[in-house]
Parts: sequence; C-alpha cells; structure tokens
Amino acid sequence: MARMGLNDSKAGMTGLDKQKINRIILEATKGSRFYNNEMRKEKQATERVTRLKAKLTKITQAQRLAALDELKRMENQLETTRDLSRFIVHVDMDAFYAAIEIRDNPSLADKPMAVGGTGMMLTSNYIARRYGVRAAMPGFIGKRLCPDLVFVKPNSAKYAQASKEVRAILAEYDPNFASVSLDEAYMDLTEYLEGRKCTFPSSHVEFTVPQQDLTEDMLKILNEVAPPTVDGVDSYNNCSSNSSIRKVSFGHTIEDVMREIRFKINRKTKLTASAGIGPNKMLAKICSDWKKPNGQFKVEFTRDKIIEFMRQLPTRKISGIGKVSERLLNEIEISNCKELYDKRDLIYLLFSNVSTKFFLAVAMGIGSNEVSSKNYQRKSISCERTFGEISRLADMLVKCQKLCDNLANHMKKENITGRCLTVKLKTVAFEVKQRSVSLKHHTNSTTEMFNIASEVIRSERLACQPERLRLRLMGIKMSTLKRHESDEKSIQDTLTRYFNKYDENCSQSQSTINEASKSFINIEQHKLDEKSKLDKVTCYFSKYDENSSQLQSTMKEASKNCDNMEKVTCPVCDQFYVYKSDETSWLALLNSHIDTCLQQPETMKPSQSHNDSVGSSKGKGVKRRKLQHNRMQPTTGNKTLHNFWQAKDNTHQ
DNA sequence: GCGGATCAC
DNA sequence: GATGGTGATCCGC
Repeated sequence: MARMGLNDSKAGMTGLDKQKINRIILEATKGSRFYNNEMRKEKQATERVTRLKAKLTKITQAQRLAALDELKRMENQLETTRDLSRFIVHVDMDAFYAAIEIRDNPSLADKPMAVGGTGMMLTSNYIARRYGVRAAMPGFIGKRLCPDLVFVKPNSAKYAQASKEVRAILAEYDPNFASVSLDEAYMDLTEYLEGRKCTFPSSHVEFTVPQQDLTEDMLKILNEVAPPTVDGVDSYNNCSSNSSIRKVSFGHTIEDVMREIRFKINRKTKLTASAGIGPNKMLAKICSDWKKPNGQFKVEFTRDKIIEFMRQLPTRKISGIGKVSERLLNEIEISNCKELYDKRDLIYLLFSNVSTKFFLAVAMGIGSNEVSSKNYQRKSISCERTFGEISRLADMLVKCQKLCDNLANHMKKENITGRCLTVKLKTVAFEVKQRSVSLKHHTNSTTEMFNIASEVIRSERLACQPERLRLRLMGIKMSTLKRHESDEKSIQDTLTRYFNKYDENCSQSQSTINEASKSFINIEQHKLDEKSKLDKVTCYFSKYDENSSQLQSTMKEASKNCDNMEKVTCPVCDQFYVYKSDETSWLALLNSHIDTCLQQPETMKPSQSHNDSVGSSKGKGVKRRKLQHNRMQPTTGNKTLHNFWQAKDNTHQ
C-alpha cells in the first residue's frame, strides 16, 4: 500500500533497502485501526484519481490549445514578478533534536538513535535513518526496523535554548529573519552583503581557534571551496596556521558569508547547519536540502540556470507538494518539473486556478522573496490532545474543560479573542470530525468556550446514535481573531501575578491544578469567617436545585449586593457554582470539583448508556437529567448559534 | 461560512 | 504496548 510506504523524499534516505523496510512497516501496521483508516483514505484518494482520469479523457485538442493561450498570459504575468535581486537563504539545522542529544551524550554518536518514545519519534540520527527510521514514525515501528534503536526522551527546553543561540547569530546578519520552526529559518542577506562589500576587506572578522578545537565539522566548513566571485576577488579563506592557533576569516560573497554563519553556529552550539541560497524562498529551501548535512548550495541567479535547475527536480521536493498531490500528478505522468511545465495545459484543465498558478510558478522557479515576518498575525489558535479511548459524556466534558482552560490561557496571554469556535473530534477509528460555530461576539472566556464546545459534543454524541461516539482525540480551535492592545494586558498580568501566583501554573499539570484549588479553598474558607454571606456563596457548589426557593433568594441577595455574579454548571453532576466574574480561581475550583465528582460511584454520573442525554437515568439522576436538558442553551445565545442548534435538532428527528 | 483534506514541521 | 500537536490553506459545497 503506497500510503504506508516509507517516505524517502528527505535527506539521508538514499540507497537503502526500501522493499525490506516497507515489508517490515506493513507487517507492523497491518490490521491496526490506524492502518484501516489509511486504507480508507487511500480509497478516497483513488476515487479522486478516477475522477481526474475521467476528466482527462474528455479533454479535446481545441481545449488544450485554448488553455495554452491563456497560460501564455499567466506565464507572462508571472515572469514580470521574477526578481533575481535579493539573496534569500534558508538555514536548516541537521537532525536538530538528535544532534543536540548526541552533543550532550557522545556515547550515542555511533548508535542508531531517535528522539521520542515508543509512541512517536520526533527525529532520528543519520545512522538510524539508514534503517528507514525517521521523524513522525511511531517508535515501536522504529524498533522493528532497527532493534538496536536507542530512544532519548525529548528535552524541549534544551532545544529552545539551542534555537535561541542560533537565532541570535542569524539576527546579526538579518534582524528581520523569519524562523519557521526551532530548527529552520529564512534570511534576506541582500542589505548585509552590500554593507560587507563596501567595507571589505578592512572590516572582515577574524576567528581565532585553538587547533585542538577544530572539529571535523568545522574543517568541512572551512574546506568547502566556493566558486570564484563575480568581480574577480578571490573568496577569502585565510588560514594562517602556526603551531597551536588557527586564524580563519571569510570573504564577502554570499557563500562566504553563509559559511561564516554556519561556522559561528557550529562554534557556539557544536551543531551543524545546512543552507540553501537562491533568489526566493522556494529555491532557497530546495537548495538547503541539496548538500545536507553540514553543507550548502547556491543556485545560479539567472533565469535560464534556474529553469534548468528546476527541470530535473522531482515534484515531491517542492514544499507544498505532498503525498497526495504527487500521486495526482503521477497519474498524468508528471514526476518532475520539466513534465510539470510541458503538461501545463493539462494542469490548467484539470486543476483549480489557484493550483495552476502555483504549479506554473514552481516550474518557472518563481516564488516569494518576502522574508520579514514583522506583520505576521496568527489566524487561529488551538489546543488538542490524544488520550486513551473515552466514550462517556462526563469524560468528554472533563477533557473539553481542560482544553478550553488551556486555550483561554493562551489567548489571554496573547491578548486575543476569537469569534469562531471549532471542536475537533477524532474517533478511535482515526476518523476526524470538525464542527464550528460562529459567535455573535469575540471571546476568550473559558466559560463561554466550554458552554459552546460541550454543547457541540453532546450534539455529536446524539448524531451518531445508536452507535457510541468513541474518541481518541479532542481539540478546540478559535479563529476569526481580534487583537487587543496591551494596556489591558499589562494590568491583567499584574493583577494575575499579584493575587493568583499559584494560578500561573494552572495549565501545566493536573496535580498543580488540584493543589491550586485546594489552596484556594483553604484561603477562601479562612476568609469566610469574617466575610459576608455573598462570599460564602462563591465558595461552594450549590447544594440546591436550580429552581429551589432557597437558591433564588440567595441569588437575589447576591445581585442586590453585587452585580457581577456568574454561574457555571458542573458537567458531571449538574450542580452549579456561583462566582464573581472578576474572580480568577473558579476554574481550578471547578476542576477540583469535577475530579471529586468523577470519583463518585457510577450511578452518580451521567451514564454511558445511549440514553444519557435524553433523561432516562434512574433515581436521583432523573431530576438532574431533566434539568440539564432544559438548561443547556449556550450562554452566548445568539441568532447564528440558535440556528445551529435548531438545524442540529432537526437532523436528529 | 462549513467540513473535509492536504501540507509542513 | 497500541501512529502527535499547531497552524495554514484549498476545494467543494
């Protein structure tokens, strides 16, 4: 099965026994739920191919000619955007996480190793890659491919630190460089090079390295031979070697400068980087892969050379063309960029306008050279978790609560609110469902997000009846974001720090949350002794039913004294909790309460029976279920949302 | 605007 | 023991 096969498009994967590797992968995965889902996706992709082929047979010669005519116009337009004036560099750290672990534990250097666990590997070293072990592969398959494989637990703080050190070096050359991830970045060196050229050689930097500190990695960088520079000045690689000290310096060409940067990175972090140099990001990215590891490559900056370079390139090497696109293109006998260009009329007739433009630009070697990310603004923010199978509503709501909590914290930190909430659910069969709701106003309130998300979850559970909804992952995403200015933020941060020190660790671990809520309760109970009745109300989950006269009078009293009271209902037992809207610790308290609730005997919770949302529980449960059914209108109630629920309800009838 | 898919890292 | 998390974009309704 093609989907399951080894992805050998990345560096360090050439010349290995692909057949054997694929056989082992297949044996390890066959029959699993994951595998079955991959088969389902495969079938889907095949259907897509079938549709494509059907479309293909209907294409006439006249259509192709007309397409070429239109393509000529597109091509001319694209050609006007070709810009060879900027020096764009893509810097890519080699096997970043693995290299860091080896640096810090040299005994790993000659062993196949991977960072990650039996669940998932983040990356592997080059020895392991020879066995077919690679990033994004589950560890247990890695172990089958290479029984001697050593796992190292990820140490993200260390990776962030190394990344910071690398970035500091990049910033010396382009303060507006853009990082793609911890181990990858783009730079625009045009301005830097101008400056360097003017002052060269008087200002060139000289590095003094003790001979014994010169590693093989460093020597490789120093001994790379750059082609002669355009203006006849020899690339400057002065190595005055007396007995114990070696002095090295680099010239002023882009390639010299890149070697200098890689040299500095290596000297600072003991890690190696590869680099690609081109007139745009697409080309730079392809080039950084060319001489990996610890190497660099520059494509020549002329239109003809660029097109020549692209022609032999397999389509899969282009960022943006993945497994599926590669396959679709293969179906019309396109596997490299020469064919991509030669068959552009078919592309035009088979693919969308956006895709056609993209493919054409790729074939012509044209791409964006905009590096600065100063104006970058995120479009969405999300949080998702995989867990052991759950199917009870109560368990789902607990997960949901934690996700909303986490997400709200992130949003508050970034001072953003969102207007579109998306719930992502992945079943144990790896099927993904996404449901989104447009809100009337922007929010980053945990309560609001939780109320809406939990309603979506209830609805989805109903929708798949009489099947049980069995989940392995849940996620919450907010989009249509709005940024708020930092006035509020700083005040809020200060308040948070002042009053709720223990809250700052809230999202970090469940045990912290429990500790936090415990201390909260202690503090509050202490306060109770001298404070008014109103405060007492905020400290307990109400023991009363919603409609009881006792509660109503309490609420009335509360609203007399204070107009910022809010209410949150426990998803498990349906009791509710009244709190002041400026109070920040209610969530920890709620979490603690939910935990307690879940430890109660089964009969106390909403059951996992298929009827649990329609009020059929026994005894005590009856009243609660009924209550819940009436109560659960989302608090952000608005037209859009209202319509959403109505529509959902209709589909269930 | 929504939901499914694809893609990158 | 048992296939991740975050963000972006596109396509077809």
